[in-house]
Amino acid sequence: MKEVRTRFAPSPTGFMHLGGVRTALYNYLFAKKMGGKFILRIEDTDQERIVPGAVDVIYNTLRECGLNWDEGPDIGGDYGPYVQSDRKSLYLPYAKELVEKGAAYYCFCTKEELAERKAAAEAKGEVFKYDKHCLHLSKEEIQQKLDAGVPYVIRLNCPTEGESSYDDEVFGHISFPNSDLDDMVLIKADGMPTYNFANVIDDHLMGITHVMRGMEYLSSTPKYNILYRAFGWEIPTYVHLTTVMRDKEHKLSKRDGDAYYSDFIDKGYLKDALINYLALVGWNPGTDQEFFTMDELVQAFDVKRLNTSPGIFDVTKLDWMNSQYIAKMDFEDYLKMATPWFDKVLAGKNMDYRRLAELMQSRTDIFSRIPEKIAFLTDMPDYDTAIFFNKKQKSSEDVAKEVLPLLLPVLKGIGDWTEQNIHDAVMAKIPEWGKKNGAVLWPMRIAISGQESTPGGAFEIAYLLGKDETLRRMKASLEKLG
RNA sequence: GGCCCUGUGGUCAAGUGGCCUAAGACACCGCCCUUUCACGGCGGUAACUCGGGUUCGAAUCCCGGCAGGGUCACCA
Repeated sequence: MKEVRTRFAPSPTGFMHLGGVRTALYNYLFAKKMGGKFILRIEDTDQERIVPGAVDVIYNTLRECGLNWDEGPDIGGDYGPYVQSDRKSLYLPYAKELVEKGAAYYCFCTKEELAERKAAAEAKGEVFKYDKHCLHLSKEEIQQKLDAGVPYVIRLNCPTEGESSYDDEVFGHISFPNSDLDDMVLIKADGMPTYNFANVIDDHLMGITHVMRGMEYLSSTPKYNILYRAFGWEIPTYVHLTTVMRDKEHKLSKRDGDAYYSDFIDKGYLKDALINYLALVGWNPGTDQEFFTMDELVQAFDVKRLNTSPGIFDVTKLDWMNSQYIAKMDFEDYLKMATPWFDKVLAGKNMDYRRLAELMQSRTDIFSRIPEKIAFLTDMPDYDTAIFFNKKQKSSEDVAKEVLPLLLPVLKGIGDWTEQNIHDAVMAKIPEWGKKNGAVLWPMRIAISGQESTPGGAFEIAYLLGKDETLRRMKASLEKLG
């Protein structure tokens, strides 16, 4: 059997869209699963949209995610070059070959003329399709214009009757009326090929066996097939992927800051969690397993289990998955990653980051939410004393007023301010006071944190705050209670 | 608008004519654990878009409506 070769062919726009990462992931998984090759090709045929540094974004993202390519611009391969602008001279001869065969033709219509005709068609409520105007030029006329240096494009001569169909691995049999086919441009006036053309030429030249790409290409695929057939080339297997949506009617978008890989990394998502989750948007293993390493993904991946209905990128579920990954992280790694986020509110403070990290690891879903969770350690929130009330803990404002003054001297008397010592000192007194643990610890924690819920209990918080701050807050809360 | 694709709980989804009085996960709710929260454990609410067929039997097949998405560039 022929070696499977897949490709990821992004255009360098400066960012990696999550949908693109997923496309790359599936291409990678499938190639690896089949023992084949995963190729990276840069599609930069649109000279007007070149963004400096954009190619590096692609390299970095893919590598960071572990989607290592077997052939590509930077590492080479037997089918290079892997950047379309470096292949520029390659395409025109193929287009001319098509012209020779009568499958394509020169077109001298200017953009302005086309725009006019298009406007006219739209004014009549019709859909504009190129009218094959230049198809009927005589050989002499064409040569004359060519010699005179009139700018031209080369168009594909599409059939206008009958229908085209093909089989897609995920969508099954798809057919289109040929009357809908537009004579697409193959070579642009600047001599560059269009994406549509370069894509087909390169996929063939690079021996791509499986084309996995977004389903937005579903309806242009018949035109690609016309090209393959005109050349007498073997048509690759098509695997069209559903769109990744933000919700039922919107795609992930740049404007909402939810579209790019880097957005998520900046927000404090773990790349492994992101990849794991992304793999599951539009694909499932057919089992209940939902946590996968890259190797497991390779093992489990199956094109047959790709979904036909669009998947919604559920950030809530991603958050959960991310929190699971964080919980399982090596503690030292967590500490290292959490530190900059701790710094955002605690920089300059004398705080036990290790202890804080221990408390926070199971409470972190995404790193960017750390500051809001620990802000109270820096600034005592202005709270409502009503939160001293807690039925189950047998606490109330009155209880707080009674217990806090009792606690003060006990805490004051602790020499070495360790969590253990605070714990022992307070716990020893509670029975003497005839109170339930909750009736003492709830008021204490509220008094020093000003929050109903905190990452850690009264002892942990007191320890983190330090003796002076703890006592200061206790007194302030007592005053607040009046 | 033409054409193409899609339509199971709030979300992801299993399901390929009888095993479906429809699995699992997230979210939500309740209980347990616990000095709060979180983690963890247990349990619960909640779905086959609608209408016609085909069939002994339909979430599963067919047709139509409705809804959503995609596409109709010298962008990729």
